[in-house]
Amino acid sequence: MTLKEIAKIAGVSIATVSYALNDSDKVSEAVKEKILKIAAEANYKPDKRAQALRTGRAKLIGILTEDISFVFTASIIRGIYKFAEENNYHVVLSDTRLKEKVGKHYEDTAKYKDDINQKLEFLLGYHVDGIIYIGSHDRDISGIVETDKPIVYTYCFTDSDSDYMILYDNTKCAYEVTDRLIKKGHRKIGLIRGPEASFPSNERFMGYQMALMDSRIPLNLSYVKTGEWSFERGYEAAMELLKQEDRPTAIFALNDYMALGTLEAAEKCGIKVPEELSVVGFDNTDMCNVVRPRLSSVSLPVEEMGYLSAKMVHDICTCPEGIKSRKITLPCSVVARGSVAECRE
Amino acid sequence: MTLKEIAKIAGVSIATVSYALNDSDKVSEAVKEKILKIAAEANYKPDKRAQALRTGRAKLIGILTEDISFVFTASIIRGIYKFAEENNYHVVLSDTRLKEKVGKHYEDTAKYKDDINQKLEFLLGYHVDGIIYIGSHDRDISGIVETDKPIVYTYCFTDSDSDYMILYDNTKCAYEVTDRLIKKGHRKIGLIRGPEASFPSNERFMGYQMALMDSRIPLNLSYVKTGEWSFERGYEAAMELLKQEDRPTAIFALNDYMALGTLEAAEKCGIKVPEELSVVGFDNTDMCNVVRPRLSSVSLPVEEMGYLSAKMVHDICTCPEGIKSRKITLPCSVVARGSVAECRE
DNA sequence: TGTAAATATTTAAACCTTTAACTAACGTAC
DNA sequence: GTACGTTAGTTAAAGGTTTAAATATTTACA
Repeated sequence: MTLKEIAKIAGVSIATVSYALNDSDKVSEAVKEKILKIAAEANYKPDKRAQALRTGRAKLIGILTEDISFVFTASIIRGIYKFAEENNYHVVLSDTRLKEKVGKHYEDTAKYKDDINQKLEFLLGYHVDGIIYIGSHDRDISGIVETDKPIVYTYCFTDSDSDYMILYDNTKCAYEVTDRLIKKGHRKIGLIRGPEASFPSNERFMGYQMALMDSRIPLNLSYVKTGEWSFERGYEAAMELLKQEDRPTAIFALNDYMALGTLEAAEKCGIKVPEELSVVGFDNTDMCNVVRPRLSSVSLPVEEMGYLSAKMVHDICTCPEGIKSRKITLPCSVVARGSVAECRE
Repeated sequence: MTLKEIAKIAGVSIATVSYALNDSDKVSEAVKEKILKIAAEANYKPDKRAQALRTGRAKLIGILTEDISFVFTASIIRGIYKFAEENNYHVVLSDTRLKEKVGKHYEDTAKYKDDINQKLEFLLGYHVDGIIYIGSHDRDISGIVETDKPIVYTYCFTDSDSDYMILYDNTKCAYEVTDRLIKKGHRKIGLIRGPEASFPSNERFMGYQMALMDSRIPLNLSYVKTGEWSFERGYEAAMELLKQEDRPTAIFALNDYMALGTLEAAEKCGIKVPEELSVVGFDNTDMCNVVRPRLSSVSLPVEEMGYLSAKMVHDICTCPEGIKSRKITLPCSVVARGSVAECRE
C-alpha cells in the first residue's frame, strides 16, 4: 500500500495524502480524517527507504560491535534499543568479530583496520545517522574507525579529545572497593590486575592505589599480580599471593573470572572465605550469585551506557550545540555479598 | 558522492556509470575502467536505500528478539551475522522486551501481541527480505506474529507445520544424558524440570523417560521435581530430592542454574559431588567452568541455529523450491565434566 | 456583487538508483 | 551503396516519499 493507492481511493492527490498523514494543517479536517481512516484500514506504513531517500534523515543508528557475544554487549544494545524505541529510531547491526581476529596478534592494527572500515562502509551504505562503536574495552582504538559520520564510542576509548565517548568510572569504583575493605580493617589487600597494557585495568589499579594512599597504607607491590582476565591465570595469581609469608587478608580481582579463580585458590589452600580472606570481583556477572560464598563485585552501568550512546548520536544530529561534554563518565556501584568480612587479624 | 556526480566527472550519462559499476558488458572496457577509477578515488558507495527502493530487494534481514539480554540471543545473532556477512546481507534489529513484559501474566497473549506486531511493522518499514524471530523458548507463539513476509522462528516454536523453524533436539540429548548416567551405574536418577507448561522442558523430560524405559528402569515420579528454571527453586527441588529416604544417586537438572542450586543443596546436606551424587546441567553456560566440581552440561548449537535461520530466510527469498524441510532440528552435545562419576551404591 | 485574503488542494521536482527502450555510429556482407 | 547487425552509449521512467510553488476554492468583507 502506497500513498498513490490511498490517494486514488480517497480521490485526492498524493501530496494531500502525504500532508494528511504528516498531520499538516494544510489539509482540511474532513479530508484528513477520511484519509487517516483509509490509511488505517489499509494498514498503511510508509516506506522508510523512500522517506529516508527523500528527507536525508534515516532515523537509523548503526551499531558496530567488536564482539557481539561479549557479556555486556547485549545489555549495551538493549540500552541503545530503549532509546531508539522511545525516539523512533531503527538500529542496524554489524559485528567486526575483532576479538576473534586479534586473539594472537594484539598489536597488529593495520590488519583489522581494513576489516572494521569495510564493516563501517557496509553500515554507511544505509545512510545511518550515526554510529555507536561498542568496543572490547582494553585497547585504545584511536584512528581505527574512519568516517565523518557522528560516531560514539562506548565500552572503549580513544585518546582524542574530540571523540564522543560514554565511559564508566573505573578509578572511582576501584577506590571505593579498596576503601571499603580498608574500612573493614584490611590493610594487606591483594590486587589481581588485567593485562599490563589494559587501560581500564590500569585505571582501576590507580583507584586501588589512591585508596591505600588516602589511608596511609604503603603500596606493597608483592601484593599486586597480573591475571590476564582469565579464571586460570586468576587462580595462579591468587596462589602466588596466598603462598606468601605475610599473605593478604583480602584480594580484589579486577574481574569476576579472576575472582572465581581466587576462590578456588583459597579453597585449595584451605583458606576460608570470607573468614580468613575477603574476595571482591568486578563486572557483577551472573556467576556472583551462584558461587559460594556469593561474590561481592562491581556492577557496571551498561544499559545506561547504551542508552546515553544513542542519545548522544541523536543529540549530535539534532542539536550539536546542546552537547555540554563529549565524554560522559558514569558511576558504577559496588554490590556487597558474602565474600567480604571484617578483618580478623 | 552519487552516480550523477561521477557521470559528470567522467563526461558520460548516469546510466553508463550505473552499468559500468554493475560490470555490464554494455560499456566499453576503456570507459568502464575510467569510471571505476573515478568511483574508487571518490570512494563511491551506492545508496542502499535507493537501490532497495528501485530493485525491491533490500538484502536485509530483520531480527526480532524477545529478549536481547538472554544468554543465547547474542550467539544466535552472531550466527545470523556470519551468514549475512558471507552473503552480503544487512541486519536490522528489534527487541520486543517480551520477557520484561510478561513476567507476571504469562498467559495474557493479546496484551503483547500488539506490541510485537508494532515492532514488526517497524522492521517491515525497511522492507526486510525476511524476519528471524528469536524466542524465549518456553511458549508456543503460534499466531502471534502477523506478516506475509518470510519468517523463521528459532529458539522458539509454533504448532503450525507451515512455519519455518530452526530447533535443537531436546529429547535426544536428554536421552543421551540420562543414558550416560545409566551406563555409569545410576538407576536412581532425579530430574529437576522447568515449568510444567514449558515445551522444551517436557521434551527433555520425554528423553529422560525414554532412556529409563530402554534400560527397563521404572519411572519413579518422586524423583521428578519442578524448579522453574531458577537457582533458588532448583535448590529447593534438589533439597526435596536429597531428603528422601531412598535418595537419587544422580540428578539431571534441566538448566545450569538449577544444577548449581543442586550443587548448593548437596553441599548443604553434606553430600559429596560427584562421589555420592552426580549432577548434570543443561545449556553449558560459562558458569559450568567456574564451579566446583566443574559441571557437566549440554551444549546447544546456538550459533549454528542463527546461521541456518539466516540461510533459511535467504533460501525462502531466492529458491523456495529448494527447501527440503521447513523445520531443521540440530543435535546438541553433552559436555562431560567433573560433576559426574560412576555410581558407588 | 466583486475582490482580496485565507484556506485547501494539486503539480511537479527531487532524492539515487536501475533498466527497458531507444539512438547513433560503425562495420560487414551482399 | 543499401541493408543489417553489433556495439556503445543515452534517454526516460520507475520506485515511494516530501515539499516548494502553483493553482483552485472558499470565506470575508466592502
